[in-house]
Amino acid sequence: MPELPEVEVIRRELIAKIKGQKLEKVEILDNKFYFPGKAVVGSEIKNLLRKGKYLFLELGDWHLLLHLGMSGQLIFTEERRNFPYEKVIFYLSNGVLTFCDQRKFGRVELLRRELKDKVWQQIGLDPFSAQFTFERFLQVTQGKSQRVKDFLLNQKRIAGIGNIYASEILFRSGIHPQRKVNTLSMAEKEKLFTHIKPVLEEAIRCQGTTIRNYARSNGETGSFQHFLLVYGKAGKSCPRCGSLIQREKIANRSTYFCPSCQK
DNA sequence: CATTCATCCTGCTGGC
DNA sequence: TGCCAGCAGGATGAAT
Repeated sequence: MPELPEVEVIRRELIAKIKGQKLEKVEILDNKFYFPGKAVVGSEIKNLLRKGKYLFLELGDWHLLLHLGMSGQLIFTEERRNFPYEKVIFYLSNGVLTFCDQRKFGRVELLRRELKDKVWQQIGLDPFSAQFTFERFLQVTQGKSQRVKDFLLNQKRIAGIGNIYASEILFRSGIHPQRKVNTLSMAEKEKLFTHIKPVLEEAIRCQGTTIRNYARSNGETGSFQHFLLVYGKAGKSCPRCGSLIQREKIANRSTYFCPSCQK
């Protein structure tokens, strides 16, 4: 569910609340999310970092990896409150951080610094990092025979794009999702590259896209769903040319595109 | 190696 | 109204 923009909104909101706070207690309500919480009780929260869709809560030598999967939420409240599908409760000196996850595809793992560095390195290029240049983009696309939609969803190459923003980025780039990466012209690659960051930035300005489960750290929704051009719009007319938007399963995920604007 | 596909889980919606 | 197939913002590991 949450893609880069949603995770980044949560990170920005949370960092203001929890940086410098002490982790006083951890309560694990579902063993699927078990981690040795005692090891980090008493630690100070040094930072909250993001790469792609992954969050890393820095606690001295330990890092807590947080991934929201399809339905994960991180809600900060001043007092302990009950939410549906809560899995892990973090009690901080100034409040409570509740991790909820209806579908249980999320992850909470405690990693030693070295392991965190290794995991971090295995995550692909983050579009908001300084390394995300056209040159590096060309390198990761080099020789790839997979469909461009699959390429965008693969977190080992570029990290953070999920099913909604993949469709939105490809529409804005005028590229058909079935196109193989190695058939894209230089001009098309440039177009694709130049649309990735602006779409994600626009979504962040809207505090993310709420279709179903996504909630900000205060429980409120995002608003980018009102500005989607193709995602979820099968049968509606293309905002650019008026043709009907099509839905097709690509890589087992619903993909939306305009058959006449995207070649 | 690269690529495709089922699978993990729970709940909701739409068609019959 | 009831049932059931299909769908949902992700990622992985097995099979090919």
